[in-house]
Amino acid sequence: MTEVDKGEGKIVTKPKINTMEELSAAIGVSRPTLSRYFQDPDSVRRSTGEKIRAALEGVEYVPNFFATRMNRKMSGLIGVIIPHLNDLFFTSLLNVIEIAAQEAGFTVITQSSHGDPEMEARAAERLLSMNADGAIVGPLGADSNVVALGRLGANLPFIFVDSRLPQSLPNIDFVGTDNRQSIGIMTEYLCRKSEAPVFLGMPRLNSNSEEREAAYLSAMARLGRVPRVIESAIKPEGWAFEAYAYQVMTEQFGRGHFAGDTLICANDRLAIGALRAANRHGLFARDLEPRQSIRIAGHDDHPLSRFMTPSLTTVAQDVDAIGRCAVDVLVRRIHGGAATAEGPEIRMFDANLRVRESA
Amino acid sequence: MTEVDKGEGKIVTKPKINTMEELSAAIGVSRPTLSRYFQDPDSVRRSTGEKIRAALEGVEYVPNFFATRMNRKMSGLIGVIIPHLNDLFFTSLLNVIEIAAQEAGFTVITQSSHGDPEMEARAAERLLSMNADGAIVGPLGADSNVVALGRLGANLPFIFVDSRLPQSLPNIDFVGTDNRQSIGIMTEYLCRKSEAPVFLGMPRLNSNSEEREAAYLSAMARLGRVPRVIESAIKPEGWAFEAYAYQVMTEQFGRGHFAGDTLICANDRLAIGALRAANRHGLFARDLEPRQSIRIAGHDDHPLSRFMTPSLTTVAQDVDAIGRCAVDVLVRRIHGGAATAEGPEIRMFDANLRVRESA
DNA sequence: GCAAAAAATTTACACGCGTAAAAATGGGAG
DNA sequence: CTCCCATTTTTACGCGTGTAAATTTTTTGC
Repeated sequence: MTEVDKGEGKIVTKPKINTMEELSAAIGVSRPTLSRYFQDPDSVRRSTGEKIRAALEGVEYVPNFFATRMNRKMSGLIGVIIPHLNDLFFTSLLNVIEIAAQEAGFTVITQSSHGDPEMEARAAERLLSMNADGAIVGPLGADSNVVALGRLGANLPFIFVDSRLPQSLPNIDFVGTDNRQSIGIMTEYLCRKSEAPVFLGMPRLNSNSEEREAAYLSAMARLGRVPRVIESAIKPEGWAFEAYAYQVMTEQFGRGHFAGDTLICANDRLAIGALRAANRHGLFARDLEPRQSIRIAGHDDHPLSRFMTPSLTTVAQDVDAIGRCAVDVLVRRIHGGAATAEGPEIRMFDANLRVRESA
Repeated sequence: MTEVDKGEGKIVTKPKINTMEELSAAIGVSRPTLSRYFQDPDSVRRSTGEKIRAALEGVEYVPNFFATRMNRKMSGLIGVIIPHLNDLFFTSLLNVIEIAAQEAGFTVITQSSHGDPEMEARAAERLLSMNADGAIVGPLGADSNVVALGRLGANLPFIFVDSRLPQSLPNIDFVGTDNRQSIGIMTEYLCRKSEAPVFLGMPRLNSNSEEREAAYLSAMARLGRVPRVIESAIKPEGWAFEAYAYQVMTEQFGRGHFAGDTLICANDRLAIGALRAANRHGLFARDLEPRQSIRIAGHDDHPLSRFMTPSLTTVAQDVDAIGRCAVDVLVRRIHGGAATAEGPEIRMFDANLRVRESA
């Protein structure tokens, strides 16, 4: 029994019912009928449905999660594995995916890899053991446990989001941003405004890391500019992008580099770190001449990038479209089957330039 | 069968085994023994354990998640409900909780309320239907569905983190920050540096919101200063704290307020928005005299607060201690039972002042 | 090498619900 | 009111594993 004061002073006491069997006895409807009702209220006669609905109002009962999924052809579960929780890009994506999955009638099981390949592997195993109907994976990248992900793919439909593993698992569907386009428009924009932007990449190698650098190089070549990629001996600690970029750029500024230059960062978290370093070196001071100042651009449109000072010029990934499309593609795979004949489905979305103050 | 190229060119092919029954037949150990082995490898004889371990190496098998939890007295699951994913404070906390829970031998099921009371209620119901051994809830606050949370508490041990519902659910354990202490040291620090800090609160009312404002007021009284709480007609949209603070403060600055003043924000996300507004109004300009400049302080030590410009002065919640303690208290409740005789267990941790540039 | 203790096996039932097949019931058309 | 078809009920089995009791096997102490 649960007793709750509903505010009007009334005490609501609903008898607690534990199994469908009990419920069946309590409202005079057979258990199989109840079972069908809970899976689809419209699968029973109108009058029966009303009867059940009414009885349910005065009773406390939730079907057992495990028992319901155990013996069903489809568990109705979608697993989502993201590399890290402390990253607003991934949490934004997760948000969209959860909403979209729910609309599609699925329940999402979220797992964070915590930046650790072993945890990523364990997450994949767990999804298998839960009979998940499918999975959406944002992989760690080069560190990913290919064996575990391969095993995942062998047993259920799954797709990559954000980043993929083109060399080791080339046949997996992918939904993400077209890095050539996104870095392309940014590079073009920056070249229009100044000389030649310099590229600061992500320390950990994943496909985005490689692709964005390659996209930068090819865009620069197309524009007839001389590319330069920052190289540093500084080793990143985990996924602390801001701190990494801050250190690298502080080192660069200390050597007197970058007065009047433009920096394009592989993502906003790097840009935020770079922005901080530049501010500390007075490279955004108002009284600076353009040729002494710096320009910094990011990538992703991180939720806080508009609140930086200066506000961060970036390209916005279409997180909403990516999340919805990921669920869409996965659900189609779940229902349609593995049409691997014509290769993996690669869906890449364009990003939109967000010109703000920093570049 | 899963085939994976392990890089050395070898193809590893493990026979897939679906049930414990099959596994039992395959390695010549009885199923009950296997069952005990999987629950605790040390509960079987050494030699048997080795035999199983060895056999497991050459085989692909994971015990079914549902079947294992269905008929056990304890499911080994801990549910965590957080109000919102797009908040690095909560994701940091979640990180700590997941690690600590895993160390304690539990598996974490994460659910986000997405800022919506209905989803919070559904999350609570789901945890019940999963036979979770306990739950850690970061409630929405005033919007929380008290009935759903009450039902949760009636059926399993659960505790609040970060914020609680003292009026409607006063008997639930709580682990969080001592707002009187945290706001207290910040207020004292600010009063030492300047005149009287003004308070900007959180729009949505939860216990932190109220407590921090009250703590501010009492600290000011103790220090013999005149308190002032900013009031605005602006309505917040969901949990977009930065945007809310930005709007409110832009309005304030537009009226010519705050030159030379000090602002203390109820959390860092508000402070980030306020910082941005202040920067746009040139209130942090280097050439400003102190009496024309502004000081802004936050609360939480948000992961990005050190990267703001100016870097944000704040008080650091001891996220690590809170997360670990939350798991600790919950696990004790799970094992020990509901010792509600002496009332709820309230664990509040001190915060540490982080003096940076902004105040 | 023996008895006692420890561990493994066998056997059986349980968990809560999905699901299929056959039998019974109900409602609506005429 | 009768007949037919749609629903519901009955009945029964299955999912994959936990778990208990009784039995057999192995290990340990001496």
